Amino acid sequence: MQAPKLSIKPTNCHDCRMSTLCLPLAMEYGDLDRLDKVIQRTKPLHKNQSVFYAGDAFSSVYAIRSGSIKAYCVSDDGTEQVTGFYLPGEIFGWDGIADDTHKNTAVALETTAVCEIPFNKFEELSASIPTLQRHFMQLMAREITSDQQLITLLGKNSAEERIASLLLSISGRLGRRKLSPTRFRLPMSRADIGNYLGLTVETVSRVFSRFQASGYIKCDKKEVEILNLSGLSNLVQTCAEA
Amino acid sequence: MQAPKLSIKPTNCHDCRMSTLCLPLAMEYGDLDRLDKVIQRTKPLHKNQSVFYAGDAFSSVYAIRSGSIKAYCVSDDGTEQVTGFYLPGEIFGWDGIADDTHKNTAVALETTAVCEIPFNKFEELSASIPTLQRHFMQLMAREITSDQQLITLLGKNSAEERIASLLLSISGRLGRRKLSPTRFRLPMSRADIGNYLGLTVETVSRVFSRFQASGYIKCDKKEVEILNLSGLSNLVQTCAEA
DNA sequence: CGTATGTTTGACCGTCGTCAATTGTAGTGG
DNA sequence: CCACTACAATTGACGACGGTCAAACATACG
Repeated sequence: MQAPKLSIKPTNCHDCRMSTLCLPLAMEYGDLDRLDKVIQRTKPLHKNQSVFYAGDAFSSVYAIRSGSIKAYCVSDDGTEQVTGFYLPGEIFGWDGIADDTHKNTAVALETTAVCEIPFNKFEELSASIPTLQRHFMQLMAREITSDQQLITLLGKNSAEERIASLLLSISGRLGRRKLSPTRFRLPMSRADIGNYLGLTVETVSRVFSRFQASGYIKCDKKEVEILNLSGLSNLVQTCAEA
Repeated sequence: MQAPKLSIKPTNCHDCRMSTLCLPLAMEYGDLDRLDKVIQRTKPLHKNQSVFYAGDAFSSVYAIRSGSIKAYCVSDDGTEQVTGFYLPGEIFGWDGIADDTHKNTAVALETTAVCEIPFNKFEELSASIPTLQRHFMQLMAREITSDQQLITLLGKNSAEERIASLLLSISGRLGRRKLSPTRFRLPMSRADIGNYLGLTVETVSRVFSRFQASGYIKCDKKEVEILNLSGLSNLVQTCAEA
């Protein structure tokens, strides 16, 4: 576990290495300063701590600086549904905008640092920074298209295709952050994966074993190494690549 | 509460009976006039005509005045995935915002009238009408939460639960438009339903037959009458009620 | 009227869920 | 250091739900 460096000069949007991802690229520096005043950096969450709960009033969206987040909602009968995993540089919390109430609970899968983006201040700001509004809508739209890809996956694809797809998704998202796309640690449990993909733990485990036997991956618990990326890709049919 | 009648004969946002749904409720009349200048009403589409195709440049979102729309995307290997059905008063086309390119094709399931809302003009306008921006984000967020409900449905629920859920969804959406929630005509084919819900045509057909045998519904082809609404509801577990 | 398409129903079978047992891992305290 | 517990992960056996294949029928459209 890496110790949080609280005493050093607090990070801001200027030197956040993710700013190009979670902020409009075209924004001028003057605007960035204004935005920086709005963003709140909270102290790191540790594993199993929640950012917000389903039913909470919506006030902010959140960007991940490090770590990972699981979003899930709970139905009347108490069963959970994992709706997404979020990795560094990604933004979550949109689900609360519809009626100012979060539909999901967001929980840290490991020690995780997030930036809080208060939504009312953002709204004021975006009136004077036109690109900001468009950018946020694009981020929301990205959530929509990724949800729709998941819908396709759940509706049409086999267990192997779903898991291959998840591995490739994580691989691609890490790669975009300049992290290794072939060696990484899955932050979520097999149960979370199964829940997310509409499969049972047993099936997830079996597919991992089969993938390993086929030489697609090598894995020890949560540590994964992708040995045959193109092989995995061939297993998957996506609706449209992200 | 009546707006002054303008001499223009074509329908406009003032006397559109759906304006409370697709436009901000809090908007003052002066603003509504400005918005009305932006909205474009196109001539009705007939069945199988497309509003836009996957790959088209994104320029507008669309509100349905009458009729119904099916949105779907096509994967590399040519298989379709239906991503949504849209009924009167609902808005579609958000999928293009992410990168200015539509991911879906939108096609009329029957004779359908839509309003086109050019997005760049909307963006200008929303800078001066603050509620408009919030409202649009809420509509997008609603798309997100409804997609996530579908994800739950596909991941966890049986064929019967999925179809019951779809029937209830349509029923509820029609009810909100002051249309009969118990007697309606399904605008889409069994194949579309199956595609949307991740089932085969045969399964869809069998479930309809079973529902009819159990007295939940009465249906003749696409005409459906819900006889036991609470019975259907008991079959379904939703993540969070809409 | 003929062809294409949509719908229904039946028979069979494969994938994945269920149930169960075993092993491995993490955390706690003696 | 080793029990001891709790939980995560793996593997096997079996069965059900829903997909596949096939055929019959209804409906729409040129």
